[in-house]
Amino acid sequence: MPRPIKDISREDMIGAIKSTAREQMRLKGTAGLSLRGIAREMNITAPAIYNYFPTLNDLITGLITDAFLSIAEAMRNAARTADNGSAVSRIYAGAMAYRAWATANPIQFQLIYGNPIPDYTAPAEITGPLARLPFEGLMHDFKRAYDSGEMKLPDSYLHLPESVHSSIVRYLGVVNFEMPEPVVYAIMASWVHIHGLVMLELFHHTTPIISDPAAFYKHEVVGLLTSLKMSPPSD
Amino acid sequence: MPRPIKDISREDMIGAIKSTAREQMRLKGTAGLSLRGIAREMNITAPAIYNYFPTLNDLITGLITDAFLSIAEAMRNAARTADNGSAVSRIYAGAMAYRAWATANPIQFQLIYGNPIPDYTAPAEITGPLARLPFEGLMHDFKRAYDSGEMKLPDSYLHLPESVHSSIVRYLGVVNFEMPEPVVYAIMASWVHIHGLVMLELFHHTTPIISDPAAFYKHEVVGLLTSLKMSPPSD
DNA sequence: TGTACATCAGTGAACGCGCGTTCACTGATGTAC
DNA sequence: TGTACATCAGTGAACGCGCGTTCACTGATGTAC
Repeated sequence: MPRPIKDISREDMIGAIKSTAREQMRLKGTAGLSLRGIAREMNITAPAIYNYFPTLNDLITGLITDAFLSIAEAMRNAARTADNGSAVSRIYAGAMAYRAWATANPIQFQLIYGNPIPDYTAPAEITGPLARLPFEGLMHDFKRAYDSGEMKLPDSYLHLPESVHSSIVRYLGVVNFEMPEPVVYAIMASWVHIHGLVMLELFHHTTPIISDPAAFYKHEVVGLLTSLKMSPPSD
Repeated sequence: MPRPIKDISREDMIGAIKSTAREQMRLKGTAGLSLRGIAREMNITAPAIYNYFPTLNDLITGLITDAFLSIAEAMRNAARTADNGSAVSRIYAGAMAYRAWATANPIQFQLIYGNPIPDYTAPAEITGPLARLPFEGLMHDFKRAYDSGEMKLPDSYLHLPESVHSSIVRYLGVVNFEMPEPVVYAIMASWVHIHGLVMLELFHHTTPIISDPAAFYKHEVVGLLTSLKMSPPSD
């Protein structure tokens, strides 16, 4: 069979391979990804993919990179277009965007926050910084909310265990950012909370008890802001 | 080669297969499990395993069953041997046992709460009730803590979204248990919180910022109890 | 105590399959003249 | 405008591998007599 007429650009081809890869993962799970499966779906032969990715591992790394960039961008966009420009409304919008992105892209969420794929090891120097993007996107807003007095920290955040406190100090040094350690702790505590919500929802552990995960999530996010004395937008 | 002398019982053999399976998953990820890999490790041939499990899927279902029973038992035992018999100390012990089990058995935690394994589908009638064991193990203690006045619910739990409230009512009907809906909500909210802590720790998303996840977890659990006006044991 | 025999866990070969990756090749495209 | 040619994305065959599962078999064990 002759080579089909080439009518799409190199970038589009890379995009098509990635998007077919995501579809394959959606159908068969993150660990079910295969070059031959992608090729089959695209009506090309498997070796053709080697013109765009050196190995399967590089493709996976590309998918992980895209996913981290995508969720970080979704949160940033949500914050930017939040009702009013206040730090609180930006934080609320970002938290809502976290779940929205996860439910819209469950397979990408599993890819970056779920079980590792057998025989794949992520290059830490690439995925490490990417993995901190969603977290670090919140740092400015939390700092603003705290500095402006919109946010107040509960007592327990002000008395952190020594080991926790000192590692936050170290982290702030590494990223060269100045803010009170308890505020960093507040971001982390908020993150683990909404992350648990999303994780249990994604794998259907909430629905047997609470059938409306969107309402549950929103109620929890509002409760979370309230516990930090922030008044969430009324919408 | 002749068949080796049989020196272990049928139950021990099943146990050995399962434990080798867990070891394989530990080395290669939950999705890296294979009958041939288990057989290789055990120095038997792959078909021999068919004397104990009809298919690979049944073995996986067995592993999932074991994991749910194990975490539920760990939480129950922790509650039973809690410092004093109070509902609060039982809840605290159960929450601490959740992370302790997860960090001691990370692969089993991934198996029941992480990405599904490609080409495996769990029989819902088996895993469904098992999956609710850890949750339902907490119901009596939360009810006791609430009834005794040891626990007080924050305002936001008392004003639940209609869809959330009604699904909790429905759930309580199904399991035939009587307790105020907000208390069920409190269990769920607490669960998602500690689940997020464990999940992010397990996949190394907390350590770049907070290097002592055990202290972080404990501080959060204490904070969680405090937010429900329960005084955690001082230990 | 000694012998015949049923049991059944485990073997080894085989099946059909899918995988990542390599390699020499082909042939449409676009360029140079 | 027409022709020769370099480029290079994609092909098809092949590699070595591992997989779940089936099948006829073997031979140690324990039992019946």
